[in-house]
Amino acid sequence: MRIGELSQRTHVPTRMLRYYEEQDLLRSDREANGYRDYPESAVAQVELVRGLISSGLPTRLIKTMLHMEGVQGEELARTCTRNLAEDLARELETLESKIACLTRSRDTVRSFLARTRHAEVLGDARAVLGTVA
Amino acid sequence: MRIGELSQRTHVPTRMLRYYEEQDLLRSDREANGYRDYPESAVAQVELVRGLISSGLPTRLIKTMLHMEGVQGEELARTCTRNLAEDLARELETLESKIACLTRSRDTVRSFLARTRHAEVLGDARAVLGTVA
DNA sequence: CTTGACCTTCACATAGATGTCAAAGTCTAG
DNA sequence: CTAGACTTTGACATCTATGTGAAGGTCAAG
Repeated sequence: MRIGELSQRTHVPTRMLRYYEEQDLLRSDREANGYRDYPESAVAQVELVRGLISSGLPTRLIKTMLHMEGVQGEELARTCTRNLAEDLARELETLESKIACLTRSRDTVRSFLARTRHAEVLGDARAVLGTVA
Repeated sequence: MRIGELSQRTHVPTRMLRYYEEQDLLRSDREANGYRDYPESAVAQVELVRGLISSGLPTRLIKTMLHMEGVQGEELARTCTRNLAEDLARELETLESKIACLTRSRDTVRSFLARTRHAEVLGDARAVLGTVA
C-alpha cells in the first residue's frame, strides 16, 4: 500500500511515516515511480512504533527491539554480544520501572474515577467508565 | 530540605526541579532568605514526576493526577465535573495502551535475552538477568 | 572581611517529535 | 490535454524537556 493509505489506517501523518523511515524504524519498497510501497505488516509496525515513542523510548532502543523481533534462534549467538546483552538488561529495567510508574498512575486515575462515580450519583461518568473497565 | 539536597537524593538536576515547580508539578515553601524549602515527601513526588515524564505523559495530565492523589471523598463531587471525568477516562485509555505497549516490548526484550542466554553458553548476561527476573 | 559553596532569576541553546508549506513529479478522470 | 489527488524531497517553525551560563544574593568558615 502507499503512504496515504498507511497514514489513514494508522492515523499517523505521512510526515511521521517518512520520519520513522528516516530513523530506521520503518521500511518501505519503492514503486517504479518512486512512491513508497508498504506491506500489510507495516500497519502493525507503525502502531508499535507509535506506542513506544509515545511511551518515551529512545528511537535507538526501538530500532534495536524491532530488529530483535525479526531475529531467530541460531542467529542470536552471532548477533548478541555480552555488552549488548548488558545494555538490554539495563533497558529492561527501564521498561519495568516505566511500566510500574504508569501502572500506579493508571490505578490512581481508575480509583479516582471510581470514587467520582459514587460521588456523582446521577453520574454520566458511569457511561464513560463502562468503556474502560 | 533545600534544592541541592533534593537534587542529590533524586538525581534530578536543580534546573529540572525548578522547571517542575514552574509547571506546577512540585511545590516548595521558601525560607526567609528566599531559598526553596522542600518537605521529605518531595523526594517521592519528584520520583513519581520523573517516572511519568519519562513515560511520555504530558505535564498537563501529570498535574491533574498529582492533584487527584491528594483529593478525598466528598471533595470529589465538587471537584470532578462530567467533562473532567470524560477526559480522565480518555487518559486512562492512553495509560492502558502505553502500558500494553511497554509490556509487549518488555516481553520482547526479556525473551530475547532468555534466548541469548542459551546461545551464549558462558553467558555473563545471566548475572545481569538475575537482577531482573 | 573574603572566599567558597550554596541559592536566586533570567536567558539563550539544543535535541527530538511534529506541524506546515513549497516546488515539483505521477497518474487518473474528464 | 488539463485538473485534481497523491507522491517526492526539503526547509523552516514549534513545543517540551533539557543543558548551560551569567549576574547576583546568602551564609558559614577562616
